Amino acid sequence: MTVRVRFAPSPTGYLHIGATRSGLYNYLFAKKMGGKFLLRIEDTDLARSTDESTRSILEGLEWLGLEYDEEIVFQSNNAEKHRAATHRLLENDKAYRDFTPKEQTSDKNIKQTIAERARQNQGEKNMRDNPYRDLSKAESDARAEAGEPFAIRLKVPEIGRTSFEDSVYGLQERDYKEIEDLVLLRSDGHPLYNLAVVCDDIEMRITNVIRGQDHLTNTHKQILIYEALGAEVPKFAHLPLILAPGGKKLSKRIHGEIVSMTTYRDAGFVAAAFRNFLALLGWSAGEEREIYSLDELIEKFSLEGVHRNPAIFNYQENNPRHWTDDKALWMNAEYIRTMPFEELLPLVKAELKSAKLWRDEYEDDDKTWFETTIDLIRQRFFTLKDFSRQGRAYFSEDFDFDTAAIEKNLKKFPDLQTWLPELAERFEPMEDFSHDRIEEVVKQFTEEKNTKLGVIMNGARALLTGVAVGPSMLAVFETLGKEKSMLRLKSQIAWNQ
RNA sequence: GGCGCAUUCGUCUAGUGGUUAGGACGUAAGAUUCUCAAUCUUGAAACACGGGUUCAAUUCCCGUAUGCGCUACCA
Repeated sequence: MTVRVRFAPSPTGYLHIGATRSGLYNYLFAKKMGGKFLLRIEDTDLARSTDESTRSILEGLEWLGLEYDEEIVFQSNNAEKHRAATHRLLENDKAYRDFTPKEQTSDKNIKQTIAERARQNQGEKNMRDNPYRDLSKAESDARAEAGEPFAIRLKVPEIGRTSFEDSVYGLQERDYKEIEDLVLLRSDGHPLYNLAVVCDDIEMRITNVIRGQDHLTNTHKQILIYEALGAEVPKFAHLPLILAPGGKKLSKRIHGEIVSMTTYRDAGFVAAAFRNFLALLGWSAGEEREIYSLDELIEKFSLEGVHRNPAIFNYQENNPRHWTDDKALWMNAEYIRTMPFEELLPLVKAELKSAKLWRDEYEDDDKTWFETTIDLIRQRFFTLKDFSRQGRAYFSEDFDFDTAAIEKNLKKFPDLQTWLPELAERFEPMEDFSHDRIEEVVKQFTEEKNTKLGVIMNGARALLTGVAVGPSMLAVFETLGKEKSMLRLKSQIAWNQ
């Protein structure tokens, strides 16, 4: 049988990194097994679902290269089928109408309310004590006919247990007496989550359900629905959650943009790097290795390699250098400096374009210069943004000077204010402005001034690139060329800041 | 409260009934006589706790603690 899996996010807000990782694992598993990766948008919570969120989910998947097979399924389109399934269960006495008036609950403190109610029950509650559970069919029909509102609940059997073998967590069992007669259809006819999920998974012929661990206990209820419906139960695999530092839940309200996929795309992450990082957060191939291409991930992936303990997404608030997980940052830098050049170029081009630094000559007359320069500066960049920020001086005359760099490398040596323009004059007559020739000139100049090479080089770096770190200055002079080098060495702009 | 799941360096993780408990990120120190967040070298850093079982437990069992999840006419 062909493996069919699905990624089923709710479009309530942006695409969360935890959800994204579930999507990734579903994708890897599908490809590994030669199966299909389907997408279902669970938009049954009309109040919270937005089209914008659906778009961000699609964009996120596209960015990561997780292409889905077949048409997207929108769960809200299937409500009629969910209702039909419920009424079938009602006919077969697998469900019953509950005429208990609906309780008004505010979303606000719902968790506490539930916990409080449970505490009062002391866990002794009989889950089968609903007075309408054994109402005669005649009376139930009559009351419904009379227009009395009702919810429809699953009639969980009195004795027995559900049991399934989770591909990650192993054997799971639960006694029926611990499972309430869950509501399938609200009194307003709205199908509820557990019902909708099961119906859709049956209809989509899902063979493996791979999702977050927060659904591990829901699975028992869903199995009951599968059985009541007489459908085959798929194989389940639950994934450990991704938590915030301190082991708390990673949520938008508390942790903000850090949990959103768009943050990483917009911050200049290379999709392949982030995908690689995400794959390793909760799974390992059991080898001492960090970098995997998408094909390699597919080849190595297995549900057995998924961990059971939650992973912490480690970052430091208010620390720009560690604004997100260090390993993600490192991996991005690693990709930028080692990925195939022809794969990097389009990404750099897009970044320069959005920063209005792109010129078409970079693909034409200045192609060689452009590629040499990118290769030179990518060695110490962390994100694609660095090409337009730290690297701005390579593409524009309009760049800023870093204050610390100016203080430390320029103003600390006042002589440089006359020396550097003087050095520019030494460049003037040079016919061959290449690495070795420049070195000769600069070295001789340094000796004449009886100073250290570092003073000249660091000062020149601050003036030519605006920052204190970067490639070897000889390479910078060469790549910027004689004219620009001279111009910037003579410029007094930085001195006047 | 009940039920469930988990627990190896700060973080991601490898691993085993007898190991100097391995790697990566981060971090510290040194090198690179032009910088550095690059590169190279070196270092510090972990089996949650308490009982068992065993010649031997980080590894198996039980308990405790801690964290997380579920316990909705939310998803």
